Amino acid sequence: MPTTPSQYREVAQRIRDRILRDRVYLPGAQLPKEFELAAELGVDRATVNRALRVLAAEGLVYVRRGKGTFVSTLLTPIHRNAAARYRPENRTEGGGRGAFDVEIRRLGLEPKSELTVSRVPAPEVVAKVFGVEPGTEVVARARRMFAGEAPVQIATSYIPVDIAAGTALEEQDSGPGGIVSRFAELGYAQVRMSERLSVRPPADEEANFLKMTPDQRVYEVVHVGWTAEGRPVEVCVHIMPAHLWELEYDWEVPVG
Amino acid sequence: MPTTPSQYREVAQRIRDRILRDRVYLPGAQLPKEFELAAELGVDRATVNRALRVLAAEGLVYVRRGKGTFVSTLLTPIHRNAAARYRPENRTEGGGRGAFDVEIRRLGLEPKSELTVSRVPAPEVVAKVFGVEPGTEVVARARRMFAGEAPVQIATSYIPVDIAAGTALEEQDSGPGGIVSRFAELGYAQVRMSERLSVRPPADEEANFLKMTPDQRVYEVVHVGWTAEGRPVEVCVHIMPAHLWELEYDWEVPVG
DNA sequence: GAGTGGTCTAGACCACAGA
DNA sequence: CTGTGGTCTAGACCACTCG
Repeated sequence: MPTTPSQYREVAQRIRDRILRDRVYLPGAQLPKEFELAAELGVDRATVNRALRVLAAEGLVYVRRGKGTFVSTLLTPIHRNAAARYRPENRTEGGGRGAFDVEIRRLGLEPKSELTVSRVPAPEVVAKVFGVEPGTEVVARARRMFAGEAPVQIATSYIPVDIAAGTALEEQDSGPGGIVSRFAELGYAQVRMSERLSVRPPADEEANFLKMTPDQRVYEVVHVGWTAEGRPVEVCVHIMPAHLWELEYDWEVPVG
Repeated sequence: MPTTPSQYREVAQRIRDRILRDRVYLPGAQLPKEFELAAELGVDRATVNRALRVLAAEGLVYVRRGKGTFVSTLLTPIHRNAAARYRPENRTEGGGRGAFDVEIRRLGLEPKSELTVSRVPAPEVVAKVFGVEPGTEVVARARRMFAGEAPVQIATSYIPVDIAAGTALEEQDSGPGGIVSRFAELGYAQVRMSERLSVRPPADEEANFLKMTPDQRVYEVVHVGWTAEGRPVEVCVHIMPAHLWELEYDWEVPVG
């Protein structure tokens, strides 16, 4: 509740206006250096620096150390519809048209992702869902995802070894329909899903890969897929820069 | 990607540890003044101030101008299950046991809320959902919600005038089962719901009521209720401090 | 008025990018 | 080696709370 004046916010607002309203600085363009902005706006460089930190935290600009400050090119959020992305027609993952691909192409960008499959000790959250001791070995499918050249998400699926061992779930190429289809073929059809989401500052490693500042925030989405018997068979943890994504959920209301 | 040392982050981490791990500063307790922390940790007061800003942004501490800095008391997030909260058994709102009440009492806190009913020009988002001109008159039910003394949410429902005029939807007390039950009685049973959520810095007015700093973030959840005919009959915009809430969504997966 | 935090300036030094 | 941002310090002044 800053009743205090606050020049740095005024400076931030003026620069924000130049970007969004007056289009003085276009997406991708480099801003004047801090020293110049300071001189032009009649404040100290420290004040401009703080203002730019605010705009960077919002995702409006990004800073490349030693190079300069630039207007972000991804000004429209990426839309993710949780229920829709798991419907069969959106899951033709093997053919290169998975839900993520659709989400990114909708913005006219080129999706890209890198997958690493391995066995790891179950993280705490995952162990809790599976009902095993933390540290129990599970299969991990870690995906690092990009829109164009920009990293936009880390998604790591965890699967109990007794389900995945020796199956397509441990392969690099999960085949047509994505891994949800493989689960079904193995007798673990997922009939119910849940997602629990929170927002927090990025961990160092996350900030590093996602090119985020400590002032920005990530969504942490813990997705769980359940079989008809009520067994959780897949936990997927999604980490997404909060300023880049808009999330949607749809559901039917039970009669009553 | 701060490969730069950064004393202020180290200071923040040391204070964070004292709160979470070593329990030197307990929930509700006042921290030493910035000047003292600075002397003790061997840094300038500006550095301590910046470190505390980081912790305040996370919601771990809060600052009362002129008084001091205190450890937050709400260290466990409030859990909100979107689908569950609209199920009939959780909607006995009139009796003082609505979904929000349950969410807060689960943490051992006392829920409280203030309602203001009025007619207002439709905000842009709302107008778009209803398919009317922005500025068209709609009924607004604005709720400001508290957990104990702490403000935790602003929720404003918008309803087309042709539906709400002269009905219980314009009354202060919406009666048993909450307004969703009233919609059903009026022939507008909501059979499908959607929520679109994003994260952003609080607007000044929001920060003011929710007692937030500009470095914190809010969820903006746009909830829409649809009838079987596909008409959107209610838009509810929820504003929640992101560090206070954890959101959950459950859904069934169509067979295939 | 005393106590506490919020912000601003001025100057200095460091880290990283690129020629 | 130069240019750009990131951070730290020291000192000053302002705003809000409470006695």
